[in-house]
Amino acid sequence: MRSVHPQNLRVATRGTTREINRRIALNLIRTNQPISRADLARLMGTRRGAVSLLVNELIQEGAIFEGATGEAKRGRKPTFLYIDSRKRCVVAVDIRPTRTFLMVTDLLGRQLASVTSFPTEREPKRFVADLVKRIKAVLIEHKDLGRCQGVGVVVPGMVESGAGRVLLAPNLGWKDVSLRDPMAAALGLPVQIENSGKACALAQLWASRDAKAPTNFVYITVSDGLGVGIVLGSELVRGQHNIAGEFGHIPLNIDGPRCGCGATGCWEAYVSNLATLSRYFGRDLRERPVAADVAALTVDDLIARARGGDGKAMAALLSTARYLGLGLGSVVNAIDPSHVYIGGEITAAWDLIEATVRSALAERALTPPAGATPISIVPPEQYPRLRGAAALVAAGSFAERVVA
Amino acid sequence: MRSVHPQNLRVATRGTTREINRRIALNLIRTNQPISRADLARLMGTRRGAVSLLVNELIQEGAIFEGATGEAKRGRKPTFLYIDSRKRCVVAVDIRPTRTFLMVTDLLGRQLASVTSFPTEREPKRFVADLVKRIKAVLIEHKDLGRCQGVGVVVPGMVESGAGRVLLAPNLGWKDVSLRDPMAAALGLPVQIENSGKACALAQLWASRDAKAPTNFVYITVSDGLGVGIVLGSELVRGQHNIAGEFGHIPLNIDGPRCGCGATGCWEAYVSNLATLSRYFGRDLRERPVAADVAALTVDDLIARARGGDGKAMAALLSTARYLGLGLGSVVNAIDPSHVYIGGEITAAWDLIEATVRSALAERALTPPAGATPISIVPPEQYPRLRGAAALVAAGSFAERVVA
DNA sequence: ACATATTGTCCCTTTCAAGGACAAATCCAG
DNA sequence: CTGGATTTGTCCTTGAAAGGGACAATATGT
Repeated sequence: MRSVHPQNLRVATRGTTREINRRIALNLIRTNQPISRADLARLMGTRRGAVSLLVNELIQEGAIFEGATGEAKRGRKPTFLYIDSRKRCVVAVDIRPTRTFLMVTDLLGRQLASVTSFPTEREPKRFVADLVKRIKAVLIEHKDLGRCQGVGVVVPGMVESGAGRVLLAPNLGWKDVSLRDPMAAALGLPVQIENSGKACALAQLWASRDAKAPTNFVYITVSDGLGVGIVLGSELVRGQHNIAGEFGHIPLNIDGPRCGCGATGCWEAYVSNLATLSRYFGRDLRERPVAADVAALTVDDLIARARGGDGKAMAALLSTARYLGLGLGSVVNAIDPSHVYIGGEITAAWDLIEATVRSALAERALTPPAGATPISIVPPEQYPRLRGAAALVAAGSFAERVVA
Repeated sequence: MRSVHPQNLRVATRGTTREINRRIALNLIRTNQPISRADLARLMGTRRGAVSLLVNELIQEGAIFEGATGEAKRGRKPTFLYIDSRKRCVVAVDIRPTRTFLMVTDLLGRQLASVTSFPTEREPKRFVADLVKRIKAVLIEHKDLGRCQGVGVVVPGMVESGAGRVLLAPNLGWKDVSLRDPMAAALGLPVQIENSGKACALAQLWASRDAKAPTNFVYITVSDGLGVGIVLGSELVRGQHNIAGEFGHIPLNIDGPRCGCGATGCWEAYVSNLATLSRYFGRDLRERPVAADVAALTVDDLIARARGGDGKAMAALLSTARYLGLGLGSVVNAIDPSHVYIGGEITAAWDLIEATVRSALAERALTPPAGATPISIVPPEQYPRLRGAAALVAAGSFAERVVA
């Protein structure tokens, strides 16, 4: 018999055309809703007839629904189409070293109820039990929001995508922790776990309601750690072991300070919240003991002090800004994205640090245009990490697959 | 009027299915030739009838041709199909700081004539005139190899893909040099210019005759500079300004030595051939004057001396190996490829340096599997850079496009 | 009231894969 | 040497889905 090795090759079958166009239609409705069949046809550059067939199929499945009739300057009024996110919700979880945050969203990641939080239990087994209990409570409390479609969890660390295990989360002190399966079993719901940088990038990709949004970008979260999500061609780069994007641990200086990951001089060790605060206090806060008042100071407090005229606070922020820019240079040189998004506490001080970040970036970028790569801030009020967690669940329903 | 912003969205039309399958068929013929229609159908998991239509279309266009009839254990003998590379050739050019290399290949990048070389003229205008003259001479000399389909040129620097200009090639001393258009005009042939790392990655992608070849990998060329080509999902990552992959200029130590790019402590400054030789001589060879016998020593010579028992040569190589591994750690953490290819003079010493490279990589890789990412050497005898240059021309004819 | 514009549906055509029938070519067993 | 088995390549029919246009329904402006 001949060796038939089918590779990853997906030959186009009779249904392929339809499949492609259904995905395109669904995603256009998602990003442009409310939208009429006729507008959708214009957007797709195809016939209204063809679109009607696709749309009716999607309605049949319950993916979308017909809503109000819209207004038109003249002619028959259009019937608007919407993604059907009624009576369905998602629970988003953001695990961080000290506190864990929880939010209920609709299928599109829009916040449906206020964010709650509780202290993070560091012992994995107890943590899972605690989290499950709280998710159940939230779902009972918000029964009106409809059936829960799934739980999305973001973690400050590396996640094995197959088994949903946390491979390594230095800031949590977790190594090889099984999260997804115990949670899914206890909740009876699908659970998705992902690294925070990747999840935020996914949410950003999803948030793009307009078609001119970047399809090649990098999302950087600066918090207790530093996470990076890379999106190329509207697709999240995962890599062989789902750890692509770990720019947080490429060095600024291999002879630099030790990092939680075990290596030395990692970018993260220069720009994490703890690094910024350590700089302010003039000592390494990872070394115990730390006085209570020192341990209690957050980056938000530091920014407030800087704004209040505290020169040392300002200096600490600008120092972090410089390192942030230098590291950004590496990201820009390596990936050459069309846009960079930055999230995290420090973005609250963006007006104070932007110039420093940009000049440091320009210092290391290889060409002036690369140095001028646009940077956008995602403010903490938008809960980017929780939106990322929600996107993990939602993504499944809309994921575009690449063909050929 | 409604805002119609067509994005990059490619709606599947009636012809899309065919287009996808034609591409798949052509690429399967390329990677599996010689192959019969029936085998192709089995490989594609489709009917022989459908394949026949595709194949006949491809024959009509002259992309492939029917060759000898093959052998079969029983039944009717198959007629083999081949990529039509007869009577067509490609000129591949590898520009390097001291010499420029030239090779004639067929459409599949297979060497058709011996490699020639000549000193690189550093003044761009004179260089182009010289190169064009030599290409013309080669084409006249090898008239028997058929019509030239195009010229592929690899450059140790950044290339602007739209206009085919060299944005910056520190090692050549070129900045904003227009290469493609003057060459194309003078030769009357299509000319493709690309960065060496990207071209080598492309060639590697192409070389994969078997279906199990990696589709997510990184190609690293270590020579006068350090170039990196990233391939994700069988597609070369170019980035917004076609400078993605410039890992050569991410820092090992921002307080390190100045690099040709203007920044400090770049990986390239630690592992380029010049860096290795500088280490051997204990002085920075970029600083003039350099004695003739010192300037004449190549990395190949250095390797020979190391093998001959020269401890200083060995130490210089191992030092480079260590830095190579440390930088590889950054690449692996950032991209998480399933495979790494390394090309360049230093690969001739791979048996001497592999252990050092691997241990340095493991030191910085975030997880043991990432640290154990398989590494393959592409030996200089295969002329990876020239194969890359040839691939630039060939790629146009076979390029798979991503749909949806 | 009538021309014009817009939306959504319906029907016919065209493209191409799915599926099967079939002739040609070849080997093997008797 | 002949008939059965097997494989290849071609041909024809069927079915899915886009292309294209006609048309009724609906709304606006003169």
